[in-house]
Amino acid sequence: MPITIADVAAAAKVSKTTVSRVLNGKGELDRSTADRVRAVIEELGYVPSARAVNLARGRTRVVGMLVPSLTWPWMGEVLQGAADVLEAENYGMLLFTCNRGEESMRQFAAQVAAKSFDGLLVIEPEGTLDYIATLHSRGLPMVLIDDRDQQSGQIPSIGTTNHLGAAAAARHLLEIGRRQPLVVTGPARFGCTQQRTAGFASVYAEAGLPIDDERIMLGDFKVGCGADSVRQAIDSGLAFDAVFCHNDLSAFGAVQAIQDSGRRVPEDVAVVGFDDIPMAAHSQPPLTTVHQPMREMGEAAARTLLAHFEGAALPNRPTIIPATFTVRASTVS
Amino acid sequence: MPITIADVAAAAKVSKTTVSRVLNGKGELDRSTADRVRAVIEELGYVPSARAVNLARGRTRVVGMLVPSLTWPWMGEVLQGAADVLEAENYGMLLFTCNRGEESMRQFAAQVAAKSFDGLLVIEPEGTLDYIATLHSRGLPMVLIDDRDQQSGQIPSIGTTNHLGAAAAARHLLEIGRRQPLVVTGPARFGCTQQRTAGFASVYAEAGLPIDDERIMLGDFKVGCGADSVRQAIDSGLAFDAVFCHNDLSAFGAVQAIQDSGRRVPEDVAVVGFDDIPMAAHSQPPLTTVHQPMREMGEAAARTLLAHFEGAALPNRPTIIPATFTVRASTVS
DNA sequence: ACTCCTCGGGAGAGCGCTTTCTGGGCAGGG
DNA sequence: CCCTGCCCAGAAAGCGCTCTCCCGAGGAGT
Repeated sequence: MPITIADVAAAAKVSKTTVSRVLNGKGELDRSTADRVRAVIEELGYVPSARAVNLARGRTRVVGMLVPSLTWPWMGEVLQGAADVLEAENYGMLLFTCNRGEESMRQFAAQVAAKSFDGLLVIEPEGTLDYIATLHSRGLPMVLIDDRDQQSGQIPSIGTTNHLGAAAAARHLLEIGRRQPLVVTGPARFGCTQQRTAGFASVYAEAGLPIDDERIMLGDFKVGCGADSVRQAIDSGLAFDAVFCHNDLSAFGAVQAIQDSGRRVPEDVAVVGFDDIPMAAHSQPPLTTVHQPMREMGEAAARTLLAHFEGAALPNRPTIIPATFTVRASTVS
Repeated sequence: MPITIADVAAAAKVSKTTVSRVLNGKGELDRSTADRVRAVIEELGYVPSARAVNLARGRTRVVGMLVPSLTWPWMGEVLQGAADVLEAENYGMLLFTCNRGEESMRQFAAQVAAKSFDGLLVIEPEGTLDYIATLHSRGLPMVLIDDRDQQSGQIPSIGTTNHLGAAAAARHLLEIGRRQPLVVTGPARFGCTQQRTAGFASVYAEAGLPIDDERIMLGDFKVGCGADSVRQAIDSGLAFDAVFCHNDLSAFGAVQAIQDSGRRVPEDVAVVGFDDIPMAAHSQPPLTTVHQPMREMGEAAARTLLAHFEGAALPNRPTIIPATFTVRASTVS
């Protein structure tokens, strides 16, 4: 049988109360008593049962993390960022994915209701914003890691600069003399798609080179759409000397289709991605891309939530961590 | 205030015992009583507190997952595999990484001692095997996801076929007429490195083409080592028509260095990787590689652990899920 | 000498469940 | 008619902590 606080109390000839006080550093304790208790704890190798502490305190020192998928290229970075902060503060991370759709969300909801965790970090699975908002309004502390630049209303969130990031990409392409860019977007319903499209287009427009609608191809963030868009442009005889993709995966697809067509990257066509997933630096050629600070966003989200547990108010304006621009060989040789 | 079992009991005019029985389907209950209680539960939206249930039952319905890092390319797959199984069985996953070295492990140890979870899935962080073995011998149910083909003694584990996988790669290269392969290994201390080297070498040896030691270059599983090894071979005038890398990342590096030297992949040099990380299918050229079933390993590990909770014995022989071989354009055009 | 504090520490009531033990009806058997 | 058993269901004792009271002793103040 595992030893309990009562065993320690008995061995140290004090009450459970005193042991608890030593454990939590509360109340006035005689130096020698405290030392004696500590010695016994050490000797017995006593560790308070998390289960009992959770019940008694009404908190779990665990935060939930809800993500749509664990296999997205940048997900590991976000998780690592959040995990680092949580672990450093001695919090646990309970992971939930939504791989099984409705059923997943139902089970997640049950965990929420059962108060399995004190707060939530969430990368919103598509279509669950209403539900998430409901949880928030019911008082579940949460921070949204907003990868899609959605309007999340009053939910505290961490975002990045999609508009500025895309603008930086446009400026870079203009600087290297590319005047006929193609744009491969993400899904139209995402805020980030709109922001990136707008940011990119505005710079070209300001330069007196507005981008035709036919140069903006609707994508889906997958590899295939990048390749398809490029092929389609070629087939329709559209001339282009650059491709700006709304994420790195589609940029990889674009590079592939460009090279398949006998064109060179970057000499004939420069390619810029978005995200800066770990592979971007190692693709062939290495990909120039807008770096989204996923890890920092994970860290910031975790820190914000923990600060709230300490009494800080949750910010009602999104926290924005700027995206940066990374130049690699897919645009300059 | 959240509603408790007592509220339900009062509203249904029964005892807490009866409510508990309805909740857990234990004991003989009168149909009408049970229905009445269920109706009240529904009406009040009552969900038992996980914290209280955990304490009372002495179990948490949570399994810990310890991993060295969340940013490794194949980690997402393992996690997703494990998460899918756990969630389907209504278990939670508490995630631990070891990003902060000693300190991380200390905190992890505290969680173990505090019995924060019922069992553990672990991808062994290097150098912690002894500690993990200690936990196992102390009775913590666990399953090791053995990515390095280590000898884990009596710890139940899930592994794959490193020797056979590498042999398949060798056979493929022989079939396409490559007689002068280079091998870029993983760290020498890993079991998988030894297995992969042996499996690959044995096939070439059987074919009457034993591989010189100078053709086997020590790598470290990073992109750089693949490039370095290739450059080194070129500099030293070593002729080669194929490169077998012990993981995909180093294969990417190798491809890069080969192309930089003006050689073509696969025409001049065929490249084979190991792992089949998600990017392998999308690299330029797509990478022929040994597919490690990481997701299936994650699933199997979770299933094995859960089966043990249901009373099944943990297997004392490693469960092996075979690696498969995937041919792509880096070896055949 | 008496009251008032302060300080150290104990008793015990929760926290919200599960589970064992107990017991009241009621039908069937002797 | 009484005893056995079987169904149901309640009382209450945990599970292992935290935390609010409360108390006794010793020192300061008057």
